[in-house]
Amino acid sequence: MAIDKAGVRERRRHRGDNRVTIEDVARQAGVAPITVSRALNTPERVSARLRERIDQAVETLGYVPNLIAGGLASAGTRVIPVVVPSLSILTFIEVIHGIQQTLEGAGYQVLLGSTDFDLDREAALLDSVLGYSPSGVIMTGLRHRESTVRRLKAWGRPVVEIMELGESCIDMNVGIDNAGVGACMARHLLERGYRRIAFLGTGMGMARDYRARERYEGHREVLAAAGVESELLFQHDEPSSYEVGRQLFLEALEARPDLEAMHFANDNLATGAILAANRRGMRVPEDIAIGGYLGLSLGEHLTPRLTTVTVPRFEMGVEAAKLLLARLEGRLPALPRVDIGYELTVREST
Amino acid sequence: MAIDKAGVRERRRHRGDNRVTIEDVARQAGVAPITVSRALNTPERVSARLRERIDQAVETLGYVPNLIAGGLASAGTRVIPVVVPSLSILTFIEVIHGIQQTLEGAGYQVLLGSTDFDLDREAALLDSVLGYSPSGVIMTGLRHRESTVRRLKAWGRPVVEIMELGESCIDMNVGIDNAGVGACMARHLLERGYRRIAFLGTGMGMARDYRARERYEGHREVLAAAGVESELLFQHDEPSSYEVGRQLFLEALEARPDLEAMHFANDNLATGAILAANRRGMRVPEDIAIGGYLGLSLGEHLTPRLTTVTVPRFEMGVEAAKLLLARLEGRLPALPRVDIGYELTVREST
DNA sequence: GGGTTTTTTGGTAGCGCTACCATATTTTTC
DNA sequence: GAAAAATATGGTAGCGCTACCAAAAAACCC
Repeated sequence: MAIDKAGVRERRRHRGDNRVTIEDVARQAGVAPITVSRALNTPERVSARLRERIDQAVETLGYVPNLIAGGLASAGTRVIPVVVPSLSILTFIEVIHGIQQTLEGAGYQVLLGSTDFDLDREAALLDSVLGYSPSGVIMTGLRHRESTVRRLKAWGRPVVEIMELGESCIDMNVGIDNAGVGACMARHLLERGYRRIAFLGTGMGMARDYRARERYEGHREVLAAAGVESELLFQHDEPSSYEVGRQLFLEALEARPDLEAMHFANDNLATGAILAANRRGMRVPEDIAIGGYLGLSLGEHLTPRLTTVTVPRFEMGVEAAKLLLARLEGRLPALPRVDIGYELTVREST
Repeated sequence: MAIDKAGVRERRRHRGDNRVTIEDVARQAGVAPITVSRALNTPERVSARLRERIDQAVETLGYVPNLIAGGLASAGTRVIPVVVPSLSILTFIEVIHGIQQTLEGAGYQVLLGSTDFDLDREAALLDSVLGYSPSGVIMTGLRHRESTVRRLKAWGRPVVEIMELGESCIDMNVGIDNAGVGACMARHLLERGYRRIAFLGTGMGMARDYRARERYEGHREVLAAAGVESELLFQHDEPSSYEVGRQLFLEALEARPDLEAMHFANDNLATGAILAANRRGMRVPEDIAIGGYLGLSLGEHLTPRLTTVTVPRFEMGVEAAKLLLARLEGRLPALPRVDIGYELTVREST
């Protein structure tokens, strides 16, 4: 019997990985492995005496739990995949930062995925990350492949959709009202007395950043309601950048020298425009007014300082993570939909 | 016998998670589970006929492999933790982007961790992420707790240390020569004829971004060798930002009105300075020359355009990921140390 | 055609942990 | 102080997959 056991012991472990296991700790502490497991996961269910002895053994042996094994046994790995369209857009980074900080504090790890604005890639990526038995998932946007929605709904674990707001989310939703943002800036420009107002953006085809398009729709409706020319749209396909902002600015100026104001889809573009105006010696807002969206800190340092609609991006991430944690800890959040809001920041560029 | 088996079948699965397993696929295809495993992982070891039948079954059932189970069995989960000091510093984001893009293409997922420049947090975080049996790890910098180094060396899987360069890395190393960067800009400023040159940075205490300090050391040595006042250092403790750049600029101007050039620890600070100079109506470089480090695209759009030392950050990430993949695929990289290089980008601000 | 090599498939036994249930111990109750 | 309830610990059986070895089938060889 003993010999047999020793034989088994010898050929355990397919491979060299000689990590300290829960069994080693159990032996050291003179208890059963399951007791160690409990001491670690639900300490209140173990007597103080044993708990101490076990903690001691953990310390001595330098035991680090194998979360993979734990995950397999209990189906849940304290990993939260965060799926965003792009990692080269600062906005998403700031949101991820908020998520990461909040989750890491609670002992969860963020698994990063980017879809490049492609819903098929999103579906494939989701399949892949669900293979990690994550505890929950954070997705960008409310538009997904039908299969993606179906799979996540059937999955039965917390899902948060971020960035935009809508009535029919998969599970929970934290975001902002994009049309509202667009309308807000448009209204501001009208109030300032501007009438010939263009909207300038990037990637606004349905395939890519449709949230920018929603802002444009909001903008357009306000102008149309005011009886002002509302179809003035300049659009590039590349991702937003200072350079594209500069180009849009120059193109719009060329095409419509009579323009009074430019409403940019985001601060990156608007910044490129202001810097281009600076270089040409044009006066903002006297020659041309410029408004943005995001509230990047850079806006304050430009001359003139940029008028923008500020959204709390980091906080959006924090809020999404908090919702997820609440659900994971069994607390049913009263409001599974959080409007993170926005604020018109009026400065000198309009 | 059959009854016994059925009995077992009935109470399998502790919990409701009724995912399709490899066994379901095997049954559907009329083969053994291990054959399905092979068809998926090493297709060339399975006959074309079976492979097709299995692919068919996978398709039909919508099977998605449980990577956790696979990871437990084979000790390796196609996860690569990337540990960086901060997610609010654009540089790291760009590196992560390069890493993520490269790894995702090869079927690996990035697990994100940030240490807030704290080596103890780094050690704890490492313990935690090693619990996921990752296939490899990417760490920032060459300075770690001794225990961290020991653990990673004993671990035996690929480790890449990024951002800086040194003789004694844990396993592989991709980075740049920080002292060289600092020296490069200092030399440029001297060549331009400037003599009263200050270095301005943030978080340069040993505890935080010691890489900035290395750049300063490089700068200082060049000035000292040229017999020029070399101890001119202005320093803040908060993280770099446009705002801090502005403040450092104004402070330095106040403290030393005779300054001819400012060498900033990075482009964020330098940008804040140029924008501050713009606002005050100061001429750059006539009144004061300004140099940076990084090569952010914003630098091109400022007036004057920013002279800087450009480092290929995205490419650094790509290179780190490639090294890791090479090792994971069994190819021993000839050069486990890659100097990613830098380039002096001379524009009008100096 | 029998033997040898090579290729293809399958059986078994874990990977390290935790859910579930059973047993032992302590505390409470009347 | 015995019975009942509550608490503390342990045993067993997987979670779903793959490493390892064995067996079967196919290809090759003289």
